[in-house]
Amino acid sequence: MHFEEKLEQEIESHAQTLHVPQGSVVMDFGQKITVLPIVVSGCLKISRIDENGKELFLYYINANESCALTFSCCIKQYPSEIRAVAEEASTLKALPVFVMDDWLKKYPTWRTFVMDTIHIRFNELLQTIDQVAFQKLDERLIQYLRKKSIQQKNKLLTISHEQIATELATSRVVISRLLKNLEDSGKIILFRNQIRILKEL
DNA sequence: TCATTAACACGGG
DNA sequence: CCCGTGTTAATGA
Repeated sequence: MHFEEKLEQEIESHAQTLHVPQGSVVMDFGQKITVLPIVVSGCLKISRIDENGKELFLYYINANESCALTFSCCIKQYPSEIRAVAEEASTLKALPVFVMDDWLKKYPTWRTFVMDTIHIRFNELLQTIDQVAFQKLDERLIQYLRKKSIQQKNKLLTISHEQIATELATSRVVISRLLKNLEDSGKIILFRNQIRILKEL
C-alpha cells in the first residue's frame, strides 16, 4: 500500500485511530456506514446475516486492507449488508466517507487501492459462492479450517464445534460428525475447544 | 441421501 | 453444575 506523500498526509489529518478489543462488533447488519475503516493491525471477520439472525462467514480483512463493501456504498450512506467482528484485538483508521469522492479524482494510488480491494474481495466472494453452491459441507469445513489456520498462523485452532456451525450456517451435530470423520482419517486431532490441524489436511 | 432438531449420556473444569 | 462433545432417532427437503 504505497500512497503519494500528499495522500498520506491527508489520511493522517482525517483519520481517527480506533483500538477495538477482540470480539467486538465493529459494524453490524443494517447499521449506517459513517466511516471507511482501514485495518492497521489485527483482523476483522466479515459475515452475512440472514433474516433469522443466522450467520455465514464470508472473509477476513487483514492489516493494510480495507472494506470493499464500504467503498461501494459509503457515498450514499446505504446501510451495511454485513457484520464485522474483530477476530483479534485490532487497530483501525477510520476515515470520514466524504473524502472518497475527492480522493478518487485526486490520487491515482487511492484509485488503485480501491480497485485492488474490490477486485480481491470480488474474487474471494466468488470462491465463497462456489463453495456454498457447489461444494458439500465436508469440503466447506476443510476450507474453513485451512483458512482459519492460515489466518491465525497456528495449526492449533481454539474454537468450539458450535462456533464453527454458526459461521458455516449449519448445525453442531453435523460439524461434530464431520470433524470426527476427519479425525478418524488422520487429518486432524480433536480436543475440547481445540482442533489440531495435521499436515495431511 | 444428507441436514436439522431434539434428546440423552459422558466428562472436565 | 454447566458446557462442549459424541451419538441416536425421527423428520424433512
